Amino acid sequence: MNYWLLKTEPEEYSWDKLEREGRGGWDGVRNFMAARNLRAMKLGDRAFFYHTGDEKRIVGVCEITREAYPDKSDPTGKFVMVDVKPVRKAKTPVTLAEIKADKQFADFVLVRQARLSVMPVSAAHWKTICQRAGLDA
DNA sequence: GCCAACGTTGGC
DNA sequence: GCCAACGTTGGC
Repeated sequence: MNYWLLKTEPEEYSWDKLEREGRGGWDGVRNFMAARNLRAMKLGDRAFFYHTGDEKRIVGVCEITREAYPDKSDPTGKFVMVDVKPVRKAKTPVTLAEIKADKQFADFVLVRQARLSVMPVSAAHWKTICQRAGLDA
C-alpha cells in the first residue's frame, strides 16, 4: 500500500464535509506534479487529509475508493481526479509547525515543496504522524 | 498584507 | 522549444 497527503482549503472542502457526506471526489487539481501523484494512487491507498490556510495541520486519514479518472471540472480534459472516503479523524491534529520542528521530516515533501497539493508520504513518516495524531497505523 | 518563489501559459 | 509574463500560493 502507498501513502499520500492531500491538501485542501477547509473553507472549500473540509474533513467535516467529507465525513458528513461519507465520500467525496478529489477534483480541481491543476498542477502536473500533483496530477502525476493522483494517477499513481491505487485502490485502497491511504492519504492524510491536510487543511491549509490558517490551520496547516493533518486532520484525518482517508482511503482511495476510485483510481484516477477524468476531472469533470476540467474543460481541457488534461487533469484527473480520484474518489475518497473518510477512514478516521485525528484525535490530535498534527500541525505543520510540529512537523517542521522535527529533523526526521527534513526531507518530507510537505516541507520541501510547500506549494504541492498532492504528494507521497513514506511509510516511516506515515507511521510517525499516525502515532502523533492518535491514529492506528 | 506584502513579497518572493514556483508553476503554467503564451508569444516568438 | 525557450523564455518572459502572469497568476497563485505560502512565508514572514
